[in-house]
Amino acid sequence: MRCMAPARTEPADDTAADTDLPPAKPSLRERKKIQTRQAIRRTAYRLFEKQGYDATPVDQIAEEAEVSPSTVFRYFPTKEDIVLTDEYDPLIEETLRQRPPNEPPVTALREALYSSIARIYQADAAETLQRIRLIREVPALRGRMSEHSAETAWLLRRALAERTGRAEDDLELRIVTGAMLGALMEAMYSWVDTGTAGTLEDLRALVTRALGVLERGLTL
Amino acid sequence: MRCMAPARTEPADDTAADTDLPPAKPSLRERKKIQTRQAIRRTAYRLFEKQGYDATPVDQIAEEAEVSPSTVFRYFPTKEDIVLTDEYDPLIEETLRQRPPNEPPVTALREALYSSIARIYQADAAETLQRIRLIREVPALRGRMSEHSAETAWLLRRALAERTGRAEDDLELRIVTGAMLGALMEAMYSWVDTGTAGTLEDLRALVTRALGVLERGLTL
DNA sequence: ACCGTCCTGACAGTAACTCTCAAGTGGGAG
DNA sequence: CTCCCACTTGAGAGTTACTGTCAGGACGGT
Repeated sequence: MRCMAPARTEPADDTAADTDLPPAKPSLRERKKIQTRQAIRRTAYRLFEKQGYDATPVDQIAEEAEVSPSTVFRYFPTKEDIVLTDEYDPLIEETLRQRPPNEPPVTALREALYSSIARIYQADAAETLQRIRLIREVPALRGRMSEHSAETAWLLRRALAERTGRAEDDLELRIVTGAMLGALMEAMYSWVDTGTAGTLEDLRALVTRALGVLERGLTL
Repeated sequence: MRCMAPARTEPADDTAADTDLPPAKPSLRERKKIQTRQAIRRTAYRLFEKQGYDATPVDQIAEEAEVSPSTVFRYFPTKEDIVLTDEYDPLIEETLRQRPPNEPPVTALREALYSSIARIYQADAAETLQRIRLIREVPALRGRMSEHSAETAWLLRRALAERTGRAEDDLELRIVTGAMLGALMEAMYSWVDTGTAGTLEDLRALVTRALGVLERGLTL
C-alpha cells in the first residue's frame, strides 16, 4: 500500500466524536450518520485485531460493515484515519486556556495534559488502549500520528505564546513544545508496553515522571 | 497516494551513501549502481522542486531518469525513501561511542550530534537544505521522518543505556531521548525557516540554544 | 403528498507499490 | 578470448488506496 498525501481536508464538521453523548437528540439523519461511523470503526477495529491492519483492505471493512467502499472514504479520508480520529486537540486547547494565567507555562501544560488524558481515556478505555497499541505497531499509523502531533505542537505553542507574550515562532517555545511532546509520546509507548492493561493511574505516574525529568533538565 | 507499510526491508547493504567517495574503486557494476541511484535521486529532486512532490508520479521520475519504474522501486522501496535515504544513524552511533565514557550522557549526546550534523551538512549542503525543506512541507515525508526518528531514538537509548548501566527500556532514558529528538527536530525546522539559506553556524547556534533550554529544565 | 437537500452506491480512473519472468550485462574461470 | 554464472534490468500483470462523478433513494420541512 502507500500513503500519499491527499488533500487531507478533514471533515472536522459537525459529526461529533462518537464517544460523547450530548443529551440533545439530533435528527434521524444525524443519528444514522453517527451509527454508520461507529459501525465502520467498530468493524475495522475488529478486523484489525483479527488479521492485522495491513492485511485488512478497506473493501473488506466496507463489506462487513455493510456499506459501500465509497462510504467508508466519505467518513474517513484515509484508512489511517479510521484509527486516528481524534478531536482531542480542541479539548486540550480549551483545558489549557482555563488554567490560571499566572501559572508557569510548563505547569499549566502539565495540568492541562493530565486532565485531557484522563477524559480521553475514560471515554472508552478499551478502545483507547487498542488504538495506542495499533499506533505503536503499525509504522504507517505511527508516522501519521507524529505528523499529527506536529499540529498539536503548533497549537500548544500558540497557547504558550499567548501566555508568555512571546512570538508564535519563538525558538524557545518550539523547543519546549517539541521536547514535551517527544517525551510524552515515549511515556505513552512505555505505558502500552507495561503489561497489556495500562491503567489511568499508571499513565498519570508516567506522565509525572516524564515531566519531572524534563523539569530537572534531563538529568538522570 | 497512500503509504502502506510494506516489508520496509531497507536494502541497507553495501550501496554506500552517494555522498561520500571512498578512495577504493569498486567494481564497474557497483559504480553503475551508484550512478543509477544518483540519477534517480537527482531527477526526483529536480522534479519535486519544479512541480511539487505529490504532483510528481514515480513513472515520470523513471522516465526522465531513463530507467524503468521497477528499477526505481528496486533502489528505493518507497517514493518517500527517495528523499529520506539516510545512513546517518550508524554515523551518529559511532561518533557517540567515541566520546569519553566518563562524560555526562547529555553532554556526550550533544557533542556527538554536533559533529554528526556538521558532517552531514558538509557532505552536500544544497541537497541537505532541499531535503529538510521537503520534509517540512510534505506531510507524508514529515510523518515518515518522525517514524524514522523513533528508530534513532532507540539507537540513542541503547548507547545511553550502555553508558549509564541502565536498562534499555528505562523510562527516564526514553524520556531523555524522546525530548532531545523532539527538540532537535524543532530546531531543524526553525533552521530552514530562517531565510532561505541556513548556514552551519546558524544550525550550531540553534542546536546549542535548543539543548540549553533542555538543560535548564524548559524554563523560558 | 410534494420537493429540495443530503446521503449512498456503482463505476471509472489514477498512482503507489509487488511479483514474476525473460533478456541483457559484468566478471571471473578456463 | 570465450564461455558461463550471477547479478541487474525492463516489461507486464495484479493489488490496494484513494478520487471524482453521477443517478437513485431517503429525510425533513412545507
